[in-house]
Amino acid sequence: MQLIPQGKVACYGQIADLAGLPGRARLVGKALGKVPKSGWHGQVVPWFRVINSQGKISFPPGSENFEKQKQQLQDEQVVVLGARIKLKDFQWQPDLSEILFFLEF
DNA sequence: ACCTTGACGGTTC
DNA sequence: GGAACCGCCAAGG
Repeated sequence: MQLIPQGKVACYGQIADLAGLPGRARLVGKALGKVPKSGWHGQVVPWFRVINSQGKISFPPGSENFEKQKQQLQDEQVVVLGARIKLKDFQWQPDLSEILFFLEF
């Protein structure tokens, strides 16, 4: 299973698509909210690398969650101005070779 | 069974 | 960019 690489971000819709649930981005957000800090299956879930399609952090600016997410992203070199992140530079785009490498034939 | 609530998204103006 | 609108759907009241 692959996770979003550090230093990169993905949007809710993108994750929904990868999960075979096109158009159900909200469901992804809701699901992330239920993930314990410790993660599931002994895997830590990098929820902070998921933002909305407008390239913004989806928490009210100034809220505790907002600040925590912003900080963790910045800790891994992702540039965050206000709530905005330049998807053009930081959005995760798995390339073909990477997909083929992880695919079980 | 009905209504509300979301860590959303695409379209349009 | 930004705001209004509408579509989406699982959970919980």
